[in-house]
Amino acid sequence: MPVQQVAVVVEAPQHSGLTTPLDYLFAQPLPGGALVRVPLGTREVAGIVWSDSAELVEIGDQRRLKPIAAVLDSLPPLLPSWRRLVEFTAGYYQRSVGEVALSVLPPELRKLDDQQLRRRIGKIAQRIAATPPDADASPPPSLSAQQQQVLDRIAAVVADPSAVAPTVLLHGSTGSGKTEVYLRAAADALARGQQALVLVPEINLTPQLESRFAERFAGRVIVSLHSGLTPAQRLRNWLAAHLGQSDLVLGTRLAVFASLPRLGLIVVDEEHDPSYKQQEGARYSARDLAVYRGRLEKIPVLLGSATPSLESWQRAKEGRYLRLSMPERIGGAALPRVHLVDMTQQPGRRSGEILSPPLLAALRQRIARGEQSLLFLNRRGYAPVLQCLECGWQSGCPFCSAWRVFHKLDRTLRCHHCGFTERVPRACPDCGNLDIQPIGRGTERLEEQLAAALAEHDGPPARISRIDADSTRAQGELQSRLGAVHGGAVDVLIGTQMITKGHDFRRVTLVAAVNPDSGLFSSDFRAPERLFALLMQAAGRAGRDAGQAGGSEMWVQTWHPGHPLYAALRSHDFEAFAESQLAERKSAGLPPYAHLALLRADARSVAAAESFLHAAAELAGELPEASAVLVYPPVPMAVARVANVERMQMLVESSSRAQLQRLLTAWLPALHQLRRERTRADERILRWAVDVDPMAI
DNA sequence: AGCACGCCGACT
DNA sequence: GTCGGCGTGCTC
Repeated sequence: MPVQQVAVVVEAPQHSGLTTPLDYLFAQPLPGGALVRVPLGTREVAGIVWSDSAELVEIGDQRRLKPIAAVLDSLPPLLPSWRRLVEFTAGYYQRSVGEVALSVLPPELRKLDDQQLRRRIGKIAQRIAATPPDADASPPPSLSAQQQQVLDRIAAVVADPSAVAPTVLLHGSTGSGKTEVYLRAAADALARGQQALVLVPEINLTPQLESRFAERFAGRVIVSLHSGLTPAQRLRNWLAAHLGQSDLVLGTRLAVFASLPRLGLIVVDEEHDPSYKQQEGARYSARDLAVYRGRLEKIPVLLGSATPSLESWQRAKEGRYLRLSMPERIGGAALPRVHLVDMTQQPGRRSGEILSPPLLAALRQRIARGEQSLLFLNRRGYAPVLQCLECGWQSGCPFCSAWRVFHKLDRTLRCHHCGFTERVPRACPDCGNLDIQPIGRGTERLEEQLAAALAEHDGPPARISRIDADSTRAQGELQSRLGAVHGGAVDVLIGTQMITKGHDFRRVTLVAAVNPDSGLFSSDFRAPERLFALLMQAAGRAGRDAGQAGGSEMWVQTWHPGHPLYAALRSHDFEAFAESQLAERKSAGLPPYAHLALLRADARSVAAAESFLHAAAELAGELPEASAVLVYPPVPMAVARVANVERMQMLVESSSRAQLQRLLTAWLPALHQLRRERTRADERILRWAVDVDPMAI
């Protein structure tokens, strides 16, 4: 009897060397994209049929192929466009197709058998049938002139049959109403009978976006996709999208892989945000993949930001993206006035005072007026390091090349890299001296000092709240603290990055960056871009209510008040900042003018990691594909040792993306081989990985 | 990555 | 004599 030979991609790590689809036998033809279970060695694993057409195999010609164990045919096959997206991702980020394909599906899908899956699918249909067809959708607000203009332009390009589907870079000030543009663009897609996918950088931002969409699209099915969902929720939401039953999918970077049979629009909110880059496994950029997916499916992609990434900005300048701007805030509200506080001129800085007198005075004034303020300090804990005044001992981590941070509230020293935590020693562990002192400042210390400073004056006590990873660890704590701010129960909110993103604080009229200078002189070439985006975003938290916007202010405490970055911030001039950064990037040969990849190596010893990278560089040199590619010498990572593992990295650069890709493709098999040899020679290479388009070098 | 196969030490 | 240590190598 003739049997079908079917190519199947399986879940197997890069490491395994199983990079191509495996062949199995099955009695009938199977459609490409079908979910199957197949034997692999002694185990049975999930796989996806990758061949579009199966070939007939003669009995004598069946080699020793094994049969497919089970077909989960209650699941409609994954579409060719989805498979092409996965294939591109695997190729571009240098991982196996099977690893990418299976890792972006809900984990639950790999476990269930066909009957269980059939039951889940049935339940979803029921749920959706049970949702009321049309509750009262809130009427959309009227559009500002610039919103209308932007939407008209998008509609015109989408409607033009001769034009390719556009990638739109929506450059809109904070408070200019980008979300409303997303809502309208999504409404258009829905009206065409299509699905819309909306990506946000952080899980924290999905609830408020979801409620905004739910309010507008009452009666429509909206689901979210992110790693914070329970396995069952994630499967349910994924299935609703895959089956075409949900109209809107909101999610974090992993949602870019959602299976959407009627996809008509992708929105990437805050497209510059580094969180879109996956930092392990296949290190993909969800923003870049969204753009690729848009081209693939011939649908528009909307990239929105007040501070676009320089990559996107450059592409827009080249005309590859359509750039649309919304410089005005809704209701004509003013952007906050930016005050720079010259810290070199402030008293008390040697005694560890975090807040300068003028900033304190401004805070008191806001409190007296019943307005809210927001203090941003990107360092949690009390102080980043403890020091002995006698012998100079500092609170280093025994396992990492990093300080352990002093957390005063629970009297601990904590390593933020490996998690190693100890009680704060009573005396210096080296010399026994009792005088050990916190150096530097974190959010806990800021909270303490602010409370003390505000208590000195009469009047009602100020209500201070702190939002950072420590204060919001407990389930629901973040939402309840945010709720307190929105409800007016807080006068001053102190926080890390967490508070600068997205949240729509209507009553905040003052935002202050307490100590942002570290971003000015970092060795990371993207640090200024990140700092500028962060400060613009933070400034955007102030004066969102047009009625109060006139008096809203952004304060920056700096030891470098003359720095051009702050000058650009002061005039809210992203374009000027972007141009100066692009000029620097161009002369330094950095992205977007060059394309980068990092080869990282982790080992027990520096020598092992370094010699692995040296050997790798030598191998690259022997390849003809390396001609237009520059391989730099290995260097330790910024934090060289984490949990007793030494981390080295080597930069690979080319002016041509294609050349870089060709080298990586030719190089990686040799690296697998090299690792095997090294392991035998007991140099104990633990891991290596390639990061294409790295965020930091 | 799993998982088995394989070839050397301390136990019923 | 075997139970099991984890080094080495394969998975259609």
